[in-house]
Amino acid sequence: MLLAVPELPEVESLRRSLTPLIGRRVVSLDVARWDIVAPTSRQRDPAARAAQSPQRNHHSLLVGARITELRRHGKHLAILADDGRALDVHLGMTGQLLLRAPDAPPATGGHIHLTWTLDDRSALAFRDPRRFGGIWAHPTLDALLQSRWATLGPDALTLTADHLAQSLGATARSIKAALLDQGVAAGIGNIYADESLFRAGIRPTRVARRLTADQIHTLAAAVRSTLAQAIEAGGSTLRDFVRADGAPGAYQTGHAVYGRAGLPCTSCGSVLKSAQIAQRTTVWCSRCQR
DNA sequence: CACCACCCCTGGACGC
DNA sequence: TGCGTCCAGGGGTGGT
Repeated sequence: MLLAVPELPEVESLRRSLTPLIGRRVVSLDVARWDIVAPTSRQRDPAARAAQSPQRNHHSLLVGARITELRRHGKHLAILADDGRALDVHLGMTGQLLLRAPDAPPATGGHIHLTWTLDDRSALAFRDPRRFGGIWAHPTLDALLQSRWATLGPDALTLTADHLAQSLGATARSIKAALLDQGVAAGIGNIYADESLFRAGIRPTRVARRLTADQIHTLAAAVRSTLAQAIEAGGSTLRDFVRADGAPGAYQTGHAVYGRAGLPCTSCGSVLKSAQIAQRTTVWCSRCQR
């Protein structure tokens, strides 16, 4: 709870903070752990994991190319290059992309798995202590769009009530489980699922297909506004983070329910409830959310 | 097919 | 103070 899990707002803030990369050419790459590159099925046995680890090809990972664009969809970040290649970055739970000023000392703290050196002697490092994140190389943007991003729903920041209604359709799942499904909308994680449901006044246990059209409309708007506000609030924190020392952000301020189980509801004062829903800790107000 | 339990991983919190 | 235990969660996979 101290360090915000990267969901859509954090990845968007990160994307914006990485604009100095645009126009830079990748000179070289240092890979400390190849199992971070295109991790497929996570094997329990480290030897088996290493064996199925991808082609150890630095050049597939943007070496020699010039970075032209940073694109985000949901929690995914794509780094696009002038020769068409596309790198898909997913931060998992603890992943970070750290931009280092030219000739600045290397990032500290360990767990740095890849480091790209750029033509102005700045560097980009991928750090991920828990290693739930990863990097996927694609020869073209189309290849990326047709593989890893193909199963993603629309970006949650622009989620419409029509699309939400359509994807909830006949599903018997809880609305909480549906919101966490990246195929329904891309970018919502545990924090913003709970925050959006609170804002919409909808109980997370509700069967998704039983929501009324009005509730779906309210929920889609709540998802959009919650994420948009988080981007606004999160931007500066992430910029600090990228700037230098990896100081953690203070994202917890502003959360109405996430991490507040047992505390009074900010709206009505009732004690907030907590339970496991869809294998995730879920917090809600049983009075405000119906 | 839809859904769900489990697993990967490490660091921080907490109890004794 | 130190050590053991638990918990956090995105998403892939395999089972029901």
